[in-house]
Amino acid sequence: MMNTTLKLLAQQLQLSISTVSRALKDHPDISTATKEKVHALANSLDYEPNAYAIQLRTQNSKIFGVIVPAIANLFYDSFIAAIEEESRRNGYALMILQSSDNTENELNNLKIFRQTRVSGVFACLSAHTQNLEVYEKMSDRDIPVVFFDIVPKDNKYTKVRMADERCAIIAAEQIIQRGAKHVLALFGDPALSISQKRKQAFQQFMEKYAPKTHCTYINTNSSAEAEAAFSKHFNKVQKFDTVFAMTDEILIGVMKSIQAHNIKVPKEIGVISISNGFIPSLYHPNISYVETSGYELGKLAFVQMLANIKGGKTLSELTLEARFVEGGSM
Amino acid sequence: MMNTTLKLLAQQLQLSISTVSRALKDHPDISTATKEKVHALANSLDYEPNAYAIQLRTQNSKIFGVIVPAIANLFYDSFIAAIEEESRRNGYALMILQSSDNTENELNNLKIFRQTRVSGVFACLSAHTQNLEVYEKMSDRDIPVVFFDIVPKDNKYTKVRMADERCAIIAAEQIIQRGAKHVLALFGDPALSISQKRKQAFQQFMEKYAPKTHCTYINTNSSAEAEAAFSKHFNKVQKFDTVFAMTDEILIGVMKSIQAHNIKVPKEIGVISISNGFIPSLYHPNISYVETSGYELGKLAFVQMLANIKGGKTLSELTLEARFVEGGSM
DNA sequence: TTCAAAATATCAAACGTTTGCGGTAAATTT
DNA sequence: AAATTTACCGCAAACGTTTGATATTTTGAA
Repeated sequence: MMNTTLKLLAQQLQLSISTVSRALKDHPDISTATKEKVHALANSLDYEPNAYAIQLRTQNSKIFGVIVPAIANLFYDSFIAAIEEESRRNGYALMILQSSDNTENELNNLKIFRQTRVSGVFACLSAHTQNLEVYEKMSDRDIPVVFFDIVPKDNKYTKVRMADERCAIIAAEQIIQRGAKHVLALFGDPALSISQKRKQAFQQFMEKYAPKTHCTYINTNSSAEAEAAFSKHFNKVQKFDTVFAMTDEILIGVMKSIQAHNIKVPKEIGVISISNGFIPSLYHPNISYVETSGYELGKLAFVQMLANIKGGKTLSELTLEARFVEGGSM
Repeated sequence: MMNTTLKLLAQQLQLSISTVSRALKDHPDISTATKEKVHALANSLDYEPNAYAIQLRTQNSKIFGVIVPAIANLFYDSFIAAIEEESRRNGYALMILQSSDNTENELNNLKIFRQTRVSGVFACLSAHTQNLEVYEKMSDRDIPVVFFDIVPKDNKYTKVRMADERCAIIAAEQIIQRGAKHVLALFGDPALSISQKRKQAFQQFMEKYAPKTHCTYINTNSSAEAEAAFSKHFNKVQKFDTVFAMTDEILIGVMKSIQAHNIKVPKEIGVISISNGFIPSLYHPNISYVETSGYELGKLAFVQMLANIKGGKTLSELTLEARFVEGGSM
């Protein structure tokens, strides 16, 4: 079946294309009578404006691009969900591409976005992306970029991220409050700035406010590693009374080991993590955690994007405050 | 900065637009010498073809639409991930919209897809969508639709889904093999056809092949309900020796209760579920499950889509075989 | 040298909109 | 009754491509 176009409507109504176009968008130049006629026919013929023609003419695609390392991820999928909601409310659609933490994919995705002339892109850097030239290219084309979660260091970019240091400090506070004597603190890939930040903040805080608390710091790259690390260290003479997991991934490993050894939480060991809340809610008792909400971050990022589109440049880094959520594991 | 266009290239090279266009796509009509010149300039000027102009001209958007109830979902996000991979490999981009299980949203999303003239849509019906008229509208516009997971009954549609009955039967087989005497079987929302199918298949199989096994069937709508149901029934005199959870959501509730009561798995109780495998891997021992892979389903759906686009109509229902994955909980 | 055939490059229309500008008829004012 | 305003509407160009038809040049054979 042919798609109905303005031309078709114009012919059938014996009107000009421009009149039909204006009638459809309620232009004051057009009489109410004509407007009604046009609308009626448009409805009965199921007229749907061609987004491509519009974009070609108006240079505005009303599409946002999103790059995430992985869609299938508890944090990113809630980020995406938030962006999607806001986009729809504002008449935008979303194009989502995943980088799989691979710089080459990231480049290709950006290219697609450029070709699609997206109105803006939300980007989470791949773990080891260093060269930000491609992103410059976007700016050259006046496509605003809002970085989220894993963001570049340079201040000329617009970024939103979790308050990583605060997260770690809040966790440390709770640990101190619990009166922990021996804590095992597990962090992620040491190459990632997020791991560095969290670890540094945590360590500094502990050393300053609880110098007598004994802390063991370990970096792990996966659930399995975390599980192994926990098992290994738990079997030592010196038992830990508290464990801190920097991410869900690590928490999962820790909890498997805890279940395997049938350790009682929180009696024998206190557990605290940084998370968006889903994984902690899987256990009994619920794990206490410092909340980092992908959903909230998405909302924040969207605000930044809109500001960027409307008011020109807004160069700044916004961080999302974290809060402690009591579970029952501390 | 201006976007470089064919016109610009043509001017600078003293060639016609058509020559430039053809040179860029390696058309045999153009001499190698010109081709090289054109490519060189295009590269140095960072030429990116305007996707909208192309679509307007060719009537082919190279974009697929995807409708899921929720992006933030263990099953759907892996489905999406699969589709995304395949799309990229085939030169398509993805537009993802969520219905939040709301028919109105679903309608709006479809509308966006129509206006964007997507090349095809992957759709998962909202829980209570009955009226499929909108999908007819897509067909009218020659936009192929591949339904997945929650699919319409009518045979005129192209659908891919899990082999729901088989999943339930495989679980039942394992339960029988374990020599279960008393099993608690928990299913989801009774209004959903997926719950009905699984329950019916499970029940029939058990009655036929293990008539002496005592089964209790319960429908629950959330993790919390499942947790409560399990706790309630477990406290009865007649303890269960095996529990079956139809979904991850239900499994989560069950496991919380199991942890709360400190019940030993698999010694005191056997646990089996239907899942994509992530949640079962969170516990120790890993929960045994019948695998329903969103990822695999995505791959399958994509094949169907491609067939649909290339070879015209392919009306059929494809189901994805399930397999049992041994965890340690049975 | 001549002519057809191949090779190479150009013309121009079309895809479906939007929008500045101009035009006509009716309504209002002098 | 003439002059001015107002209310409607149409013309045509432009957005950046693709592509069938056509024009021009080069090549090779007769």
